[in-house]
Amino acid sequence: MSTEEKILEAAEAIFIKDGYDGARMQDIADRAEINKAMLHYYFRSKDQLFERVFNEKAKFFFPEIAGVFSKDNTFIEKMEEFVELYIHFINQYPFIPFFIIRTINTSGKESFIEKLPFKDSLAPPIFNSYFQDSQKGLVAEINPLQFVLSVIGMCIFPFLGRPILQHAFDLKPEQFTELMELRINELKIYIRKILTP
Amino acid sequence: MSTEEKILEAAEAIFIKDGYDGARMQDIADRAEINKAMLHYYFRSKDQLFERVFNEKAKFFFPEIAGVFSKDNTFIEKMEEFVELYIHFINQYPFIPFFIIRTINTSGKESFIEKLPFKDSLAPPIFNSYFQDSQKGLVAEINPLQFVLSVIGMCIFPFLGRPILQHAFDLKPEQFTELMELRINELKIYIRKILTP
DNA sequence: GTCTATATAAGGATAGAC
DNA sequence: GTCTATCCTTATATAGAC
Repeated sequence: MSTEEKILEAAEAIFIKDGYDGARMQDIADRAEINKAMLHYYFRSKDQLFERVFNEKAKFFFPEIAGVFSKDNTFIEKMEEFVELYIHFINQYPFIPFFIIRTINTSGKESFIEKLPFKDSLAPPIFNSYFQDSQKGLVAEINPLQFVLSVIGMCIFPFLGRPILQHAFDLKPEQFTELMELRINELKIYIRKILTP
Repeated sequence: MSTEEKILEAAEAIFIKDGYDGARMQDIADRAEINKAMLHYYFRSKDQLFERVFNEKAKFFFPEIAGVFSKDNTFIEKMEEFVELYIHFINQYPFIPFFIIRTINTSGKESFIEKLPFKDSLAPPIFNSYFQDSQKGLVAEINPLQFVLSVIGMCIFPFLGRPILQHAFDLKPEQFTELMELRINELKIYIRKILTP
């Protein structure tokens, strides 16, 4: 394995464990079994190192989401598939929502917001899909923006509030993961109830 | 106005604007028109200053939530009231969710988690209320934990993703606030759809 | 490419005069 | 109580030898 790969792998692990802020360049270096200066030699800065790790994930995740909404099925089915895909993804890379939330809410990071594909690639097909089904009477009359915000919120929130949840219900990490796995079907039920005309 | 009050007011404003991490003691001092050393004289540390600001809000907010769930109405009505109260609250103090999320996900802050009233004061009446109505057939069979997580997520998420939202839909701050105001009724509809037997 | 050693910067905290 | 000046710590980043 090349040094660069070793760094990327170590960085991913540390970012998952500690989040962007909590992650220390020293820890990444230790885990990669190289030395701190090498991180900067290869990636120049923490920001750029993270961006590489982030982009590796984003590169295949966003197209996958886009894929869900370009399929030839109903809006309800698409949303159900979205929930499944999204929760699995966050379960694997729980640091991503934290990073996105942190970054978009930091001043001076407007360019990051603009690079996210939501506005240009994701939102249009999602809303189109809703309006098409709406005209055919296949879906209840709701506000699609409010609805999409709700679904994303339902998926993400338990990961953000995880420590409270684990404390309140004495959950081991595996139990939390299992709860999220069960959550997929629960959310599908909610979605159907909301969207069935 | 006493120096202490001036500091608390300035601190609140800065924490709202910049979040806990983004807030600078210097900025708080500038706004309070006193000097940085005074902050430490009065509150010893940034953590303790924040805790005061946070506790001032928590002190009346959590009891208010508890009040909703101790009322003598249906679970559905309680959840509707919760949504209204919660969104209004976050609209007023948008820094609170950020702070809670940040803090509970920081290692070494276990005591903060334990001090939150969710486990002991909030969760029991909420779930009791569900089970009572469930036995009477007043509410659909869902998983109350998953449901509560969903409702909180639906309320909070737009505030966390606000910059993306404002960018994607070209929203001015007043328009965002209005969208959140409209959101209250939209979420009430979702809740009814999910919970109606 | 890889290391050690050090610079740099930010920001919270404190000492000490008044 | 209030100020100025300064310290201390933490982490990122870089210089320069090998």
